[in-house]
Amino acid sequence: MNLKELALKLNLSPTTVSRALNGYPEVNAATRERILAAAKRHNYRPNTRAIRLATGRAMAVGHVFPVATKSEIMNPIFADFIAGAGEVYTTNGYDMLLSVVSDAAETQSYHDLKLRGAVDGVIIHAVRSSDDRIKTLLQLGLPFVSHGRATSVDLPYSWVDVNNRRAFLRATEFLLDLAHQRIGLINGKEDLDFALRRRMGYLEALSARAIAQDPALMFTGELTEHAGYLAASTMLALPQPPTAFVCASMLSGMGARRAIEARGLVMGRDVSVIIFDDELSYLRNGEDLPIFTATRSSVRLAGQLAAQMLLDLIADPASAPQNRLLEADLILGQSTGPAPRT
Amino acid sequence: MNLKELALKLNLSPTTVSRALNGYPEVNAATRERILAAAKRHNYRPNTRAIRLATGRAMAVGHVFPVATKSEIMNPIFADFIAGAGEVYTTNGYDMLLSVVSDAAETQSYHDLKLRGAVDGVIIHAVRSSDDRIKTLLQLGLPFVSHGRATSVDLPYSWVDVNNRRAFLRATEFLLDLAHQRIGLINGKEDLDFALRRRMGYLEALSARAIAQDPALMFTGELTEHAGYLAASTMLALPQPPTAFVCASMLSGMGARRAIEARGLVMGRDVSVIIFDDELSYLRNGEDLPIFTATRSSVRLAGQLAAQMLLDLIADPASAPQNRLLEADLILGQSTGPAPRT
DNA sequence: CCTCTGATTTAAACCGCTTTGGCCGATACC
DNA sequence: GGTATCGGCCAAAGCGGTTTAAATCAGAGG
Repeated sequence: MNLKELALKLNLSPTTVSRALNGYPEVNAATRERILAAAKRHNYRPNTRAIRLATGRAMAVGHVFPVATKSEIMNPIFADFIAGAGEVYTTNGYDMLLSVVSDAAETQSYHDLKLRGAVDGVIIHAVRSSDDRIKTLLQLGLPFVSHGRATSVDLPYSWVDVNNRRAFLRATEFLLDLAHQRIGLINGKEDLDFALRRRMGYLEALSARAIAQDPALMFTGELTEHAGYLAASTMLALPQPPTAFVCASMLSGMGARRAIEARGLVMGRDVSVIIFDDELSYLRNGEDLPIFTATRSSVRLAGQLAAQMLLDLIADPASAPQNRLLEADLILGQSTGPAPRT
Repeated sequence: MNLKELALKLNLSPTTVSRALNGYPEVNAATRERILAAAKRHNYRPNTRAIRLATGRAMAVGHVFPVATKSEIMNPIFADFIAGAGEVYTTNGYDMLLSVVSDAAETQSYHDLKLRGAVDGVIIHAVRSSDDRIKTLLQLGLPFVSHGRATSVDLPYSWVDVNNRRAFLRATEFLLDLAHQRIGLINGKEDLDFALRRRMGYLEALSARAIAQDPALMFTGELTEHAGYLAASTMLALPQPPTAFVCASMLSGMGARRAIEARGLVMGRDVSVIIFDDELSYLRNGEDLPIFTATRSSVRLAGQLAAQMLLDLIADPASAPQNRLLEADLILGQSTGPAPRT
């Protein structure tokens, strides 16, 4: 059942039927009723492909996920971010297009999406401190929102980000207030911007208390349980081991906990741990009471905000870039306590 | 730059240019060369929207992810499955459309995708034992591949699945061979088909050795660390605690491990653990040596296979349903050992 | 030299919708 | 009564490709 057939059945022109369905005013109320009823009765849905060609809009948003050819690690926050963004798209009648491309082909893939007219805008993920995607997209004139900022990119663009620096600043300060002096940092890969900012926050807190930074207490790598375990184990084996850890993810924190317990120590008593909690649906930080003390910010919410921001941008491409900096809550769990007395 | 403009520049008709670019034979070789060169030079990409309307094919595949309104849990295997499937789509020039819908609206969303002509086929996830989506899709005539089978649905359809029953059968047998007598099952939600089959395998192994099943040793719930921890803790607190666990996921296994260690026991010595390892990229079972003894099957591979199967099905909708049953490897890690002597 | 054939190329229809511009009849206004 | 206005509806022209049917051209054959 297409528009023409429906119009024929109603003894009306396709024009009028189209107008009625799209809510244009120049249709008689009675006629509109009749059309709406018929459309429902015949279960009519306008053909998406035709709408897109006719309107010139794709009614779709792209998410390009680079898959690092070497690491092959899919971003674990992916699913929840997508869930958040997807809700917004669905509500607004947009489709979500996912491209999985090798990171070498990523720039090319934006060109393609734009030239093919497959999407009206994109969201970029896993932003690096110096990310050339931003320049590429600006030049391309393809509306986009970045999940995360790029520190070394000084161009106007829209982003949604968490205040990673302040989150780790506060986390570290909190530990310092508990009299911890040696605090280990278990961070993500620091070419990624969020990780860089977290380290800045950590260092800022230390230097505010005139505590020298110790490279042996700073780890950067994948945000996996295994990496967290290794990093924490190594640090705990130091002559002067840390009495606390700041971990960049739930998984790192779980690894740290395992390392702590493997040494016969008790988390929260002998060694404190604070994690960054993205509130991933399948990795909850406890059900009722939080297990880990954590800086918490919902990645799903970030997805919703980014999606909405992008749709606004698409609706009015000339509008000024929007920004949204989310603050992470510091929530108290059972993984932190005063530094043990020596 | 569109087809007409390109044709104008070449002093050719759009028809010829279109033919040349699409590899039709009735174009002079020299002309074709000229066209291809010009297309490359002008960076021409045919407009996806127009192609779709003209050919009647969407050149897109849909993945509908139901988000349970209550649990809100995104499937953790999501990201890796998508990564696998996405590679195949990209290679074949297909787009991947993701719909995130509340599970109540899921059936409706398939209707929509079909009626709107937005996709040529779909892949369904998180299959329930009695899943009405299969019937719906068959009636709709929308090609689909199911990731997982539906036990109580007796209709012909295409699927990719792991031999969950045999995986758990083998895992349980392995533990029985190590003289474990009381083996706890930490399973996923058993309305999901894969979980049901895993329990069948577990029970089959027990009954083959004439070991009575004990409801107190069977847990079913979310595949989270927390749930795994609770389940294992509860079982370990029994008067006759299990000496081994079979866990349905890496996360459950990690929870079990925590429960074991919380009681001052050692995994692999006092209590054995086998997990099902989906080889999720961000949840590796160890880097070099596996931590957990595991039944292993790559969810990413499943994604690739399912995607390829769907594309085949779309290319020839009349073809018979295809099936692919993957066997999980049983790999030896450090989490299992002989049952402790009492 | 004319016709036929096969190789190339083209004109035009079409995919299903939106949208511009126009038409028609009725009401308002002078 | 004549005309400007307006509500309501329609014809037709796109949107940018693909595809069918037909035209053109060159060489072969008679």
